[in-house]
Amino acid sequence: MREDDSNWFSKWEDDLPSPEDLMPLSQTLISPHLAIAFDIQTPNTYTSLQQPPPISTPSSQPNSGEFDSPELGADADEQARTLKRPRLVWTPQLHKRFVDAVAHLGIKSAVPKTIMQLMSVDGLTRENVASHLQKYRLYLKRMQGLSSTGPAGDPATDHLFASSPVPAHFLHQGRPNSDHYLPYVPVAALHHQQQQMAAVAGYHGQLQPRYGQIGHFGSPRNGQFEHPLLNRQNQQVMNRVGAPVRNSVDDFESANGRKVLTLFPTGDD
DNA sequence: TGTGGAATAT
DNA sequence: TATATTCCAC
Repeated sequence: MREDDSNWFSKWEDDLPSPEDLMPLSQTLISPHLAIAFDIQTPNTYTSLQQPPPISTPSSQPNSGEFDSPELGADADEQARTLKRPRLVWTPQLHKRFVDAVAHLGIKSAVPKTIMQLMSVDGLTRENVASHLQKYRLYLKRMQGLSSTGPAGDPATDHLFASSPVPAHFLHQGRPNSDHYLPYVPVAALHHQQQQMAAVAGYHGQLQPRYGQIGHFGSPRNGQFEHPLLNRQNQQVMNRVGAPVRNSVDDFESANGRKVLTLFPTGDD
């Protein structure tokens, strides 16, 4: 339908640096606990810790007081448990992965935990998925209700959900699990996708406009770029349908101090 | 006890 | 409004 979408996509992917060029991979290998314990700042300490990356606004640390203690070490575990993770932003790419996973599982048997496992995105939690699934089901319900008239209702939500086509059988009651449905893009395409992720990962706050908007960092609609700190971590490409590709979601912090997780540029808007 | 899902909060 | 969190049934 929208040709510029594909144009954007291919363009966007053309100039991607190779993963080798942009991966501070060693950093991603440092566990959040270690990072905190040794006062190492890594982009992915978000995993369970709030310690923001160096580029973040110092005054925007809601829990900075907890880190004032000179004695980390034993407290690191406690902090890791209690600190909040950044808010996840469901980019179209991430949502697509979600849809793929749901499609693979079958709409009936797709539950947060299995979806999460199938998506295999680092940092993604069951709660993230459950919350998104809840809304997606409402969307599907709406779609079922007015499938002849097309999407209606919440435009913002639909925009995201419409970014990945709803597998036809989602809208059909009683359709059995879709083992025949090919949820994941082919391996070759996965390579592209991974390079894209890596490319995004490499930017570390130096976004270039031609990459389009990278997710929405904290302030979804203000069009401002913040600090993308995506890091590829532990990627595994598998060649079976439905086998997971491990991606990563890393942290961002918007100017207002709100941390946000996201994945991939949205490329639309 | 862990999970799913709806309701509610932020 | 989008996402997180809470609550409760299973």
